[in-house]
Amino acid sequence: MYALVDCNNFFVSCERLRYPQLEGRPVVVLSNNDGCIVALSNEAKALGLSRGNPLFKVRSLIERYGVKVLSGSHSFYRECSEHVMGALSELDSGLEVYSIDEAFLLLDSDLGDPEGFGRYVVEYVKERAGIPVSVGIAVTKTLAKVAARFAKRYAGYRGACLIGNEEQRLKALKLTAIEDVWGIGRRLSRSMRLSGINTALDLALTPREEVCRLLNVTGERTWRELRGEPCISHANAADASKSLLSSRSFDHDIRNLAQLRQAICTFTAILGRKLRADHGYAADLEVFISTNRFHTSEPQYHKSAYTRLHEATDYTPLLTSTACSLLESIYRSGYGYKRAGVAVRHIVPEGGVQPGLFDDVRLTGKRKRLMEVTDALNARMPGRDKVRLAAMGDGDIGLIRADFKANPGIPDCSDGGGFRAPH
DNA sequence: TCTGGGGTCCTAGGACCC
DNA sequence: TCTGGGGTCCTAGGACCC
Repeated sequence: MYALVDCNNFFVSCERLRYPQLEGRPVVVLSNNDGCIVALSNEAKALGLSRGNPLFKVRSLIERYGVKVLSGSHSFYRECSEHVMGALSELDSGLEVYSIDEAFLLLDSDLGDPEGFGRYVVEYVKERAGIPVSVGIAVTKTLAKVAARFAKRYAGYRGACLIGNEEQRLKALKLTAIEDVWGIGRRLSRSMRLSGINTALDLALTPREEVCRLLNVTGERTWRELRGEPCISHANAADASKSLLSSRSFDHDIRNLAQLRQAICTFTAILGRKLRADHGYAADLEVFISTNRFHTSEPQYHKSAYTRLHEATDYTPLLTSTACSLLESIYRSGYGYKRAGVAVRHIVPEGGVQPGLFDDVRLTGKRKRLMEVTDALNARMPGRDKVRLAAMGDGDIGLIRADFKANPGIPDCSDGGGFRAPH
């Protein structure tokens, strides 16, 4: 039996933890460049706002209703998440952290009162981490997700909903629209609705052959999970991530290679630091660049390049020079670039790196020490990297702007909104 | 004027090997 | 003239998730 523990409106709940005066008010949290809404309070949802809304399109609504608008503080949310997950891990119920705001617990099959346990978890997490959560419980993860939606929607569940028998399963699936099923996105739900599959129950009752025709193997897994057959296994909490990505949209189009190179070097430095923090080594590196897809009248270009490194490494200068060569191989002049990024596709664990026959051991040690010192200095000094490669420039090309910004006027909630334009 | 970022998994086509 | 078949790896791209 699985329990899904899902934090309610997570980023907003974090903000309310440090700014209690936001309680009960419509609040939205914005994406990196203050471009889109990425999290909302229930009050903001009730006004018709939703996740993904570009800010400039909903500005008048926000001003009219005095919605509080906040830039995201992801390091703070990360900390809050660690408190939640830390509390959950003490429950000793096979914790699997699924995302920053969700985790699965694996419950004993002889647990007497799963729903009661769920309600206990709701109170316990609120008490320990200050974050409100909802809990969905069922025999498969996909059904637990369905249950959690009900727990979140209807106060009558008091935070926890159990799908514990056939009758409850059928009823819950009937009340769940096909696009609300975990694993069925916009595209698949559209094609399923065209085939007359409108609810989760319709999908569960569709014959297997038909499901295989409409969906791929992951879709078939979803179908089996909805019927009560567990197929999505419980990941080990220690499983390392398989890839890392660092990318940003720029606040203006970049039209020359030199600036793009600075951005790529900055992203690569972020990746290097993440790798070292995770004790991982990059085996492959990818760089991508792309024009603004919303500017349809302008010429479009997006391209990525990929290479296997000679040796798996976490050494920023080596990663950076490789990333720059990749960038030069795909860069075309005459385009306005809006977004770029660097990714690592294969991460080798520490100890899994095969030293080359001719490696200079002393050099390897020096590099390691250099990176340790750099990371320690940058961790100690606030703001952007104080110690960095010259290739990163001053980094001021519309990147990571959230770092410079004060959060717009939180303490005063009587200002009729506190909306602050990002310009 | 202004449209996020970081992940996973799957598939298809081509290159290459025996 | 006629030109195998199966496996693996690489790469790009698409779908999904939060």
